[in-house]
Amino acid sequence: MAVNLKDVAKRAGVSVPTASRVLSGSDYPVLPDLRDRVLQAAEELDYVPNVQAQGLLRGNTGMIGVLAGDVGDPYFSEMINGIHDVATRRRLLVAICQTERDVEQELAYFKMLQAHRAAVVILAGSGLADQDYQERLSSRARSFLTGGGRVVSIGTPILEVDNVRVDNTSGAIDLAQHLVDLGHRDVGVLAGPANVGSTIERLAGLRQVIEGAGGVLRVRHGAPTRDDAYTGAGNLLEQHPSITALVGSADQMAMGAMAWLRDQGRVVPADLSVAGFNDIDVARDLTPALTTVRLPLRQMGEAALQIALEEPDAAEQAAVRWLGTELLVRKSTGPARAR
Amino acid sequence: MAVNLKDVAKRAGVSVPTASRVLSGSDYPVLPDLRDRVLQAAEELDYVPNVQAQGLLRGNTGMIGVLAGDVGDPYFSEMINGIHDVATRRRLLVAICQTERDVEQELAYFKMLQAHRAAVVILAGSGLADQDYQERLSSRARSFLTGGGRVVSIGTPILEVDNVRVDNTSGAIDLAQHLVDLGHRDVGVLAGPANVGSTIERLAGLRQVIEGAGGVLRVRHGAPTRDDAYTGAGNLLEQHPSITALVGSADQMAMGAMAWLRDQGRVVPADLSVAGFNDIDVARDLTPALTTVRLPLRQMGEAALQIALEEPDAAEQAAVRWLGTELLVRKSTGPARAR
DNA sequence: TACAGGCCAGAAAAGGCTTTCTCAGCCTAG
DNA sequence: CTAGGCTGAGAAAGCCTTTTCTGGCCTGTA
Repeated sequence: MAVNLKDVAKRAGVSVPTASRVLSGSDYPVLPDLRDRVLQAAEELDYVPNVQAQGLLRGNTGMIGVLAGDVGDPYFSEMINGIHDVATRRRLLVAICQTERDVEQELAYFKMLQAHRAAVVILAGSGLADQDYQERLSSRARSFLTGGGRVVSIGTPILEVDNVRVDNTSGAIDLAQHLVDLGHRDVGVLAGPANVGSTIERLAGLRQVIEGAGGVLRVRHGAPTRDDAYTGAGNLLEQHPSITALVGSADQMAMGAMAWLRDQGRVVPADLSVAGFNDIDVARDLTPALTTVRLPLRQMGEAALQIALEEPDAAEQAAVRWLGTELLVRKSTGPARAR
Repeated sequence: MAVNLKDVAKRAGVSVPTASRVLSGSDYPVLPDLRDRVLQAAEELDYVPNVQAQGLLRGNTGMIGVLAGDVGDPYFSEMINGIHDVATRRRLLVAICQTERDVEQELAYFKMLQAHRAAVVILAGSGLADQDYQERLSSRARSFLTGGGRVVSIGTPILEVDNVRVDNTSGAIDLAQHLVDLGHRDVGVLAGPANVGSTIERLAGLRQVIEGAGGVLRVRHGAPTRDDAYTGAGNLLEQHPSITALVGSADQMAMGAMAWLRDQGRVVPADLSVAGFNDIDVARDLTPALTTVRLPLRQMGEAALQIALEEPDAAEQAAVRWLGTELLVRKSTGPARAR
């Protein structure tokens, strides 16, 4: 059906190895005459090499695999954009797998990428703070590394795996300090699932400062989505009308909160302050523009792939690259209203 | 390095074919005794099958390839989400390629997917209205189809290729009629590149109605990004202060326009109306909420993959699935201010 | 008892490519 | 003029699986 190397060789009147040497960019010498004939034959027949066959020999196909929780979540999609930017520059194929933040799915997809003999797997996944999960993931990663692959995790550090990290806690501290400075002492948090690493770190940072200032933190866990936070904001404020500031553990949750407040006729930040995390693209275009802790999501993706493509550290030390956060004070936070 | 079938067979004390029959889900009979031993050996050794080798025999690896212009553009990313939803349900691997709206890159990536023996290629790409481009793409598609692959294009119809379409023109007509009804006769358009099919169709629809009502359409082509439209809105309004409504040929461009207007202290929709196309997720959360022509982007992605996974039409007729648009009137459009 | 026919394990082939390995032919140097 | 050394083409082996193909053993029947 498809044209193969044998067809090309036959048409060019040479042997298969000769054709291979010309077309695969080998440095084995081939006389210009034959070389031209091969090139021409390949062109005429529209020869497309079979990466499977090549991969069978090379051990991998150069494919990059990415494990992401939810492709629709800006947190992941902006990291994926970063990965793509690097990949596109190098003409690499990127396979994105959506784990739906499910442990079994994440492991199954990881195994699938391994079955496809991906060269690199980037774990942009959920990063659960769960012993059993960590162990299983770690053991799968080890198996993949043994097969000659490269693994980089973003966010959650995993044993023996290169890692791109961001200091969520210190970002949260900065944000909390900003709120405290504005007089907020009763802060509601619309948080993602309680077992996700980044959420835990952010809550810890917030709690430290708010409670340190004699305030209270009221946390409501839910799905990390705009719509869930919309509902959640209502619940939280009904239960605790004294809240003066709402923080989303991700920007889209802050957006949900703002939407709910708007629908209730409450004015941000005059009535309530709102802030988020991540600084997704649209945060600046909201009204009021969202105060948020910026994470360099794109760069995190870029860095992950770059690390993966570098020579592995000879010392067998897992590399860790820290990236910083930055508090962006915009228009959605203001002085706490007097109670 | 990696564990292969031979290792499993040896450990289980059986031949390679027997191990294969157990592990690959063949219906060839294997005695329960041996079957168990194979299963156990595979488990113990953490055997991960080699999809390359399988693909070499089967002809493809079941991978789905997607050609998208820009992964960061919500237009593409929401379609990709739809594709992922279907793919995740069926446990398929999805490789996303970013063509950067470049013809050569698109073709190169298409060829690469072909080299990887993808089972399906979805062209969510640029859809240029260019004779030469169409022919080259068509010929590559034909080559891929010959090799037993499936191709579906979204938006641009391509000869002999299944297609998911949306009636951009009628959507544009609806929007234009809405603007005309509000009294707008001088409409500025922040449009994407002039050679992109969807842009052409949208402009045609707008022009038909606006000019039909005795109005004028002032088009400014540029990059289909928020930032370019921000600049573009300034240019357009400086040159034509008489404009009473701005339309972005995609929502993010309308967002750019709104941002510029806000920065200039102009009020939407009192001073100027703004509208967009696509209805990306955040359109509803802008202030004012964006009037837009909704495209079922997710569904388009879903439909594309579903078509690709169905049995090909025996009649060799390229299937075409039309999806509808819907005008969503929100808060960003209002009566034209008197001049 | 003998033979046809199932059942199922294993040997062999195939799939497309790359990489030794072999060796023919030619050039150069002694 | 011959031996040794290059150059480079092609034969063969190998990568990992799956799918015939072969054939031994056993059952059932004549």
